[in-house]
Amino acid sequence: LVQSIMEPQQQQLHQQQQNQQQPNEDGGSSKSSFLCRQSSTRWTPTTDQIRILKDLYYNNGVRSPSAEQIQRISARLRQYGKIEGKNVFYWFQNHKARERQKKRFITDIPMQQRGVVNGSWRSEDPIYNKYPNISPGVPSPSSSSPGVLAVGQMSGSYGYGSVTMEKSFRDCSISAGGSGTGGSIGPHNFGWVGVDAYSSSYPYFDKRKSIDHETLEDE
Amino acid sequence: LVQSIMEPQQQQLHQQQQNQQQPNEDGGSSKSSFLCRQSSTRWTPTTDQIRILKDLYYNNGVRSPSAEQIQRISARLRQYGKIEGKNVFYWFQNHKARERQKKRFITDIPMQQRGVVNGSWRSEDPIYNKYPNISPGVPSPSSSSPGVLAVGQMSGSYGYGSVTMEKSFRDCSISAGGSGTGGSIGPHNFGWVGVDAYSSSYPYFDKRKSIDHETLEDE
DNA sequence: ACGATATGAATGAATG
DNA sequence: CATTCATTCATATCGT
Repeated sequence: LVQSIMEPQQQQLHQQQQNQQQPNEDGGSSKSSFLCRQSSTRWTPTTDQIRILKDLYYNNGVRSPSAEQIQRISARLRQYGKIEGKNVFYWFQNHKARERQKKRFITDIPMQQRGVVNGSWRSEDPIYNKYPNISPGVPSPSSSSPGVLAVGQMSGSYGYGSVTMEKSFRDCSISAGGSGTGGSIGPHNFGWVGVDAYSSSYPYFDKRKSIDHETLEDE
Repeated sequence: LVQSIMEPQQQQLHQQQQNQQQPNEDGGSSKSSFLCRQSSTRWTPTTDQIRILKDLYYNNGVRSPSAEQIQRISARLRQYGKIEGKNVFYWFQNHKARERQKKRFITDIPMQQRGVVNGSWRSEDPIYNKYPNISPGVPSPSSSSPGVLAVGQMSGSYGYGSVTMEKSFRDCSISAGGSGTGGSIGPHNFGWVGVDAYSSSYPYFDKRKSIDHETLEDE
């Protein structure tokens, strides 16, 4: 059996984002004469919804919103598409759980020897990660404050604190200038952590992959 | 095009592969993508890695390794090529899922004519609010016969007979209800209320479930 | 080269 | 909160 627990080799930073189509919420009838794939029974968050959710998660430290907050959030998000309270609930649960899980895979080995970098990922600093997203350029009509946060008035404590910012960067630093000869398995990576982040928030870049595989005409 | 609903196929016995030691990480080469395109390459397991993984899966009964096991496994597999914890995690998840999926079809489909390519549901009926209430039918952990040894420690939580859930119907009902330009929570946005399953861990049941029908119907 | 398939990756949903 | 299942997307690979 596996027994020798070698030092946690550096892992490679992977970044992968999938194309997420916007569910046309035009009310069923559509020109999609063909099959209407996806849009099964499960909620498909829109980009805006994800953006807001992540904003709440990272910028506001919302981890486990309460019932009222869920109501507010879902109500607010409903502007951007169909959504229910349970979706919000599950979203936060999953997001938090996955964040921890990812970390657990690479961290956690209680080894005394740690030749790795610095052990940054070992920090549990409750720093609020105000990600440097200064100009989001939200396509929202900039009416009142349809920005992102504040689904209402967060009265009181709603858990600040554990805003682990394991995922602060979204640029892959795998460039690693060198990489000339041989095949270094990898200099230093945090592996799997710091991947997620807020991706689907930039209407500017069309960072989608090249191949355009048509699934359905989403308006 | 008939999408992939299911592919009841076995892995092609084509193990005559060559050692593909993960050419990625070598920098761009290949095509374009100057900017760090995270879509570089997904983990392609080497034959050795696959061998070990399958050995763990079949000979050791490993189905859902825990975090520590994942770390160990990935550490060991790293000898044969680049690998991360999440790769191991996903591998087991996928392997188990697909195996079950396959089995589900062969044991469930009564080999009847299955009018598949029917398509074209004209279901333009936005029947939102079709959330699944807790289904009483819990899968009994019946010890299926994997047919292989299993000396490892199976979490004794697999098995999952043939539940045969014929709930797979999809319609393009992404339409939103009100979605006014405000925060109307009022109207018909009932959803996910009265989920007793979460009574213990889900502290939210705020809305009213006046709609008697639906949840507890049938006597 | 293209299309089908196999499979890695991601995530919504659900359970304990 | 951890774990697991189902479903789907994306892509590598193989067959023709």
